[in-house]
Amino acid sequence: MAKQKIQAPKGVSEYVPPRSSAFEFVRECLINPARKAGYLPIELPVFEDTELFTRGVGESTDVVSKEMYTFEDRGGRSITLRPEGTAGVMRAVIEHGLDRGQLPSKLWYAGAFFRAERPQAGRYRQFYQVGIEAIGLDDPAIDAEVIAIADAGFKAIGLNKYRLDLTSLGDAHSRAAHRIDLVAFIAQLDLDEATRARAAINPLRLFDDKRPEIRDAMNNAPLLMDYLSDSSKQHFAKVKSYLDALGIAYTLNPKMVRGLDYYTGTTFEFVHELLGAQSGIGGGGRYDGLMSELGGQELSGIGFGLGIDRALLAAEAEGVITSDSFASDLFIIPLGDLAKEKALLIASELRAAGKTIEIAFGDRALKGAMKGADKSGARFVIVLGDTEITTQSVELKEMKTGSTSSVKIDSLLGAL
RNA sequence: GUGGGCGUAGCUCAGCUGGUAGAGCACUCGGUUGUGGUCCGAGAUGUCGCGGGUUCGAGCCCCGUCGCUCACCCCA
Repeated sequence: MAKQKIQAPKGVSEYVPPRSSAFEFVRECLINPARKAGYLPIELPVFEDTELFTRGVGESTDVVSKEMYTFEDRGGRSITLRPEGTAGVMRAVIEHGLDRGQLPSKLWYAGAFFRAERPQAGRYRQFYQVGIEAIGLDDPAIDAEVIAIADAGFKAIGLNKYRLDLTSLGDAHSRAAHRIDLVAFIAQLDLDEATRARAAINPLRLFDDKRPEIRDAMNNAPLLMDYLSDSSKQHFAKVKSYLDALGIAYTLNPKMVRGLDYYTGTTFEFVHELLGAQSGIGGGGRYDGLMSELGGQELSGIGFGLGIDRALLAAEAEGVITSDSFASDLFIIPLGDLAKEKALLIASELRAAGKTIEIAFGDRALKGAMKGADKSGARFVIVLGDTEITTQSVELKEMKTGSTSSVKIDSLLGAL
């Protein structure tokens, strides 16, 4: 073959047939519940002014401090490939005055995100997310609805083996008070230097440590949940009761840590059982200070980001995606030039009626064309030759059973 | 950024203590006239990741390099 083959950049996820169909299916499953809840699409650039993320996501987060693809454009501006979606949506909402009309502003997006990390199972440098944001309303009912939308997406895919972790991070005052006590608690632990450095950046991180000795040590650490203000507690209690009413099961996880600084109040994460180390298939929460931090009004919002790549991995691990759901309805095998013309015509009419039709072009032997039809997984096959054209009638063969029936070309649509 | 595993046909891999490469799947054609999935036959495909070294001789040994992969960190 050729000389030097050029490969895809390190750590990117690519989807080629046949798996790309499954990817598309998962993506649509995750978007649809948002559409049905009245969320509207928003298409944003994949690169933004770097400052959007340093300010919005938080300088101290790993995402900003070491995982961003940042470069200078030709005008000397610092540009960053978006590492997450919420900050960009807030920027656009402020810039286009979407916060001036009726609230909440409800938006969904789907697309690629970028993080310069070491790749791993379920972790890519370019990955895909579906996200929604509901801006300008702090009713606990919308918190529950946002969670229900995410859950409906995973259910639509057919996923079962996942759980929902739920907590409340409270307001700024609650967090400040808790942080003082937590830092004091950590100070009296016997920790190695690296761990201490991590704790200095974000003490909550220690709750997430995978080492058993650290987990044990953190068992007696003060929990943020115990520092919540009355209003935060009430809000959270309502979120839980709405979820109960919806029959959405959740696990209270007061030790949950989120990687982005802007989260406040209700915070959640969907975790799949069958995935490897990167088992979070989606997460989100409320963000009270983000809009104003980015120069907008003091509006609260809530949203989520769901990992399409990981949801697909989870679906494959559960074996819930069946490939025949992507197959064509009918496969037409034309014999001869006139038949090709006729096949084109029949196909375009049936396609206009919503059917998926493939035609075997290329003058292959009938046997080969039949094989092609078989491989494609198409439900039905017809052979179109001179006889069929003169009689206006075809043998409609159902591939799964092998049975055939005589059908007029005009009534093919009804027979499919 | 740190550690482990692995790089052989399109794919999954085999290749024993070094003797210049194989299987299965997939693909193409055929097993007489226009109907697939099974079976049988035939065929095509590799600078064994790349570079250097040891050796009469290396896919197998040594060094380097690149890539992939899993895990840590962190997260979707």
